[in-house]
Amino acid sequence: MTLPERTVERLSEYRRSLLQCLEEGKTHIFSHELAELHHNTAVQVRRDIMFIGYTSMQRKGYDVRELIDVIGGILDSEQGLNVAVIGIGNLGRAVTTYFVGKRSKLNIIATFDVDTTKIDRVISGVKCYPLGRLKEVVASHRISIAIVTVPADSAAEVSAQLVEAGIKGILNFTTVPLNVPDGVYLDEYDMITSIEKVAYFVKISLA
Amino acid sequence: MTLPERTVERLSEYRRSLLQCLEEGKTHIFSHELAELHHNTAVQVRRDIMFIGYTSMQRKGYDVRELIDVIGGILDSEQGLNVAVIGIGNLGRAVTTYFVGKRSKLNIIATFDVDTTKIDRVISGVKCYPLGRLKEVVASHRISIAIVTVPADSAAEVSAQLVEAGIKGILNFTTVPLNVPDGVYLDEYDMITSIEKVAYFVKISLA
DNA sequence: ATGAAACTGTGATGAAATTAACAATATTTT
DNA sequence: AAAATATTGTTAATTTCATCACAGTTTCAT
Repeated sequence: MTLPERTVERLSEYRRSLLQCLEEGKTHIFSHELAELHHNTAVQVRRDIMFIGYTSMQRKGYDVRELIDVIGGILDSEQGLNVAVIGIGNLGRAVTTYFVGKRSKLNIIATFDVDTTKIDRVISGVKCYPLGRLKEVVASHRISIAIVTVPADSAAEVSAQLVEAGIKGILNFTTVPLNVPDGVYLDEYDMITSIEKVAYFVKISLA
Repeated sequence: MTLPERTVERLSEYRRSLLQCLEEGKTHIFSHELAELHHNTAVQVRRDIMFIGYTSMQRKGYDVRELIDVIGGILDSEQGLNVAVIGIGNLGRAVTTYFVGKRSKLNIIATFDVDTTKIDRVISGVKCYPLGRLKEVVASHRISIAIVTVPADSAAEVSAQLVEAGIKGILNFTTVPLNVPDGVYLDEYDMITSIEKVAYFVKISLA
């Protein structure tokens, strides 16, 4: 039972809102409330939740804590997964810092860089290793996911090394598309594209 | 004639590959080459290009330079659009730096922050203003797009100020969804969601 | 020249995702 | 306790997006 990508994304987003609700002491939430928070429709929310087989107290809305747990059961791995950030420039630091405190089944275990002045420094509580030790550290720490925030011109090479090291999932933040073999999941995000998209829609709205 | 979002995204991506081709002296490119670079199919590429009404030299592939120009005609505004980055933490600096050198119709004109130690500093050639001067600077520099990279807890307030200042498009990188009135285009990107998605697909691939 | 090969452009088809519509159920009001 | 109201769960319809299939060109080989 493998969920559609978009549903996975929305579930992740719902969960963060739900955690927020929990902090605020809100114990139940209606589909239309969740929808409004996420710029989508109540039907969409209900369908997503139906997908994961959770059903609410009729007419009281969804139990926040229960729903968080059910989403966790879908998204999270039992034992958690270990993550590495490759490339500790501004973006790499931003990603690493974002994660700190977000209690989660995903643990950023290590960062890597080529810049020798960064080696052994600790960024947001995570130690920085030299890229040369990638394979060894990935193996010894059972790291299965890599976030790539290196400069564009070293992206391809780093990607090959990651695959070689046995990484199973890559999130690529560089501006060049990568190539990975089957069996390695790849997601790419490109800020420039996002900004150009915003610009396009602004352009046509002004026209 | 307003293009589908996905097509807009792909066009932006194609363009960057095409610019790369140009640098390498490649003057023509086949649909299947472009497809392979972007993990999609030749048909998809041809349809996207059909959408924008460009047609190639039969059997020689697309003329790289021409295609770049046609995509530019679709995506870019004649006069260019001005962009501000709000929040100069690691992520804000990363975004700003990414843009430098990318010759483009989008100009990052200003950055803003509350931290007084950052005010008047120049980051990647762009000056940092105090948030208090937002409205004034947006007006005087005709800034129409904002990239929001502030901490989650100030996101909502900043968003309101941006709308108030007359911003027409917002790219939100914070972990909280924003709310903007009709007429303001909003795109949100959430790293945590991306990573959780990668983790989900890694999880099920290992199961 | 004639036939084979390599691409593009696009109508038709299919799949995926979203939205509409509504029955079922619980709560509140009168 | 009946009627009105609010909400979910789900089937069906619709819309959006991606793929198939193939005709039409141009180039290349013979």
